[in-house]
Amino acid sequence: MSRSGEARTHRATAQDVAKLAGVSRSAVSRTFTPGAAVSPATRQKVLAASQQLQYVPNAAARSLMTKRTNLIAVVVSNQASTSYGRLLDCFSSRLMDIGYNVFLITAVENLDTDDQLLKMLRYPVDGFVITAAASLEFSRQICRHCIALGIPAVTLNRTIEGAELSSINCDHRAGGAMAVDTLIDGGLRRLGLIVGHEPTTVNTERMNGFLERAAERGIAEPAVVRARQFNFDGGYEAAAQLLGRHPDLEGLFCVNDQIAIGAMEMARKDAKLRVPEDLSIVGFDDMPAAAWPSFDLTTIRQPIDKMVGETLRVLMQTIEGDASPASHSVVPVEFVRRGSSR
Amino acid sequence: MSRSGEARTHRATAQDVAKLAGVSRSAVSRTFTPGAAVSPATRQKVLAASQQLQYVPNAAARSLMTKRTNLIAVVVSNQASTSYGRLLDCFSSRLMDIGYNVFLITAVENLDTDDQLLKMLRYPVDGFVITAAASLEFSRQICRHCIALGIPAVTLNRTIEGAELSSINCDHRAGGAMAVDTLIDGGLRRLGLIVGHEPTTVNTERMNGFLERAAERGIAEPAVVRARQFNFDGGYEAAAQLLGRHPDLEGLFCVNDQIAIGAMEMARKDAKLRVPEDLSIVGFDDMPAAAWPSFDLTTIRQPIDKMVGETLRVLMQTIEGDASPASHSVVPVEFVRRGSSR
DNA sequence: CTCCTGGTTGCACGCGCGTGCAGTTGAACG
DNA sequence: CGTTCAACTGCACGCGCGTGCAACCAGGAG
Repeated sequence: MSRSGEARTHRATAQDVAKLAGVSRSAVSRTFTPGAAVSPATRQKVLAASQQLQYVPNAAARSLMTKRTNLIAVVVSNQASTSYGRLLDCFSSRLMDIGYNVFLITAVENLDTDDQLLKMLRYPVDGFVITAAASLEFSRQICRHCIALGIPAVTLNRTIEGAELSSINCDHRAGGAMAVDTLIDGGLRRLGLIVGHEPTTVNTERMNGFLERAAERGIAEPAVVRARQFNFDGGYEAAAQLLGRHPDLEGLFCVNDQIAIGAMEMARKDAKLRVPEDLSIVGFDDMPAAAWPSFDLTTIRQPIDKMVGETLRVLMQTIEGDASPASHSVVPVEFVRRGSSR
Repeated sequence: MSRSGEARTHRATAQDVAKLAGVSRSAVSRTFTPGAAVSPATRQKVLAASQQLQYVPNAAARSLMTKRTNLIAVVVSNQASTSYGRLLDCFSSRLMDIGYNVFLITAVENLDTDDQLLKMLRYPVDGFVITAAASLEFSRQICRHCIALGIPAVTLNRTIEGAELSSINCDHRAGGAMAVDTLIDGGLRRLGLIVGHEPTTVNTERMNGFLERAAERGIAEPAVVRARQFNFDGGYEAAAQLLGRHPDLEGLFCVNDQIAIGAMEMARKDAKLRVPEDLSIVGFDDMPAAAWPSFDLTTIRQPIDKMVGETLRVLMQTIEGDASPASHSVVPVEFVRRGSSR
């Protein structure tokens, strides 16, 4: 029991352990370096002393020599709208499995200068994962930073034009096409679309996939509304607007499930429409709530696990010094038929 | 444009900047140390050279001298069940505002040995925030680690018995009491309760708050069921069990909103009950979906922002070397009346 | 016994940085 | 002009660690 008021407990160093174990500091270092040459005898002495002193190697100091921090920066959004919890979860558990730690960066609303960004990025990391949850401008700033400093970086569900970074996307276009197909196959012709307001990869690709297939199949001009927010409220508002202008709408595609559920609530509660009898709704992502009985939302499943796996595969490859040019992976999506569409 | 295939870009050091600027390395260091003595002239030279070389101070190296990493470890769960997204969001943005970075630790299912834990914790951090989202055993391990090494740590919505760590909780007991009050005030007598299966602070305190007040007000024995999971599915299953055994149930309190919504869906879709006419339901947390029209869930709001603020206040105080004994804060909760209860 | 070999060990250096201390400079003052 | 002092600068050291290198040791072959 240390007396209160004293300076904080001194964290044991390799030096301390060496002294207690009666060996050199190198021996301690080698004991904690896999593959280094230490005799079983000294190793045991070191381990015993380490345990007694509660010794934990200082990864920050180590990184000075090894040039590797085993830290991966994961960039996500500060708008709790999107369900990035699942995503982070996947990244974190998989990274910890392979010996990495997660340095979390949440997008800040308005980052005035690059200086502020640089202050946040003083910590050396081995690589960046930049997810679509972050705001567009913020993503760009981070990308610039990575490229300028030559730090391996990969973007997920976002392709930054002009930046030679590898990207991983789910097949947004195919998903949009699936959505329009199921609506048209259900005999519907008057279609609508709710999309986010930012020109992000997710928004534009899913929309274009929908519009192009619609055109191919002879649907002239689906009604398009941009939601002010990428969440339930945004969907609710946008649906009100859309249904106000097109009361005869038959089928609706929303670029994500949150928007879709917002739109469904609006359609049912306010517009007094039955889903799917009066209006079919299709979402995108397959978030947990999509399967809840009240919504039973037909949607396009984004295989988070696979996408995270692929992202880390590409990132690790880049970290391992592979100088191959940026790659652009596309992960297939899966159509999930439920009761919200005919 | 660096040629591809070359070794990775060498990250500029203070030495490089010093040479280019024609000053000593100390001058560079002082330029990036607020409050240090540097003349405006040299500062300008240093800043110019830094910009040209894309220099960013290495926080890991700095931490060796300063004994401060400006890193806070935030421990959350790997079960995406609970809505810890919002929580992380708050922590992250607030920490970044005050110059800290987030080191994310997600609870792993079965951590065999402490060695594995130690491997994850080699990175020196200034403090720990241990949230209730993590599994009980994992929390305990982390707490032991913090105490053994004298690292400042604070728990959120979880009080670890026997560990002299400060804790922050919302007022679970008061919330439970509010729930039972609104049910009884609505004229209901046959009450039920769905609680999680783990003996965590959240589960036991919310339950006890409910049961004690129920006893005070003359409700003999509310029916209690433990959900196998702390989420929608858990609530759904538990409600089936509960309503099977007590078809005449009038009021139901669930220890969180996800369980409550699961139970509501079960009651409506399968048991064909009307909410709130046949069954009143009250949740806890006030997650976004609670306000969606389909659920319109009466609940107890947990003020996330305030709790996070208080958590960081206490943690920072601990970090600043305040040797005062562990404190235990309780943040008030707020009753949110909606349509799921009479 | 000598020599050689393979396995260990310790020394010493440096990773990138902060900071105490002595030295230098310039300006203001007498 | 000489003196004083404050502002500034550079030197040198060390933070905790990995690692090349030379020294060392034990053991087997000759």
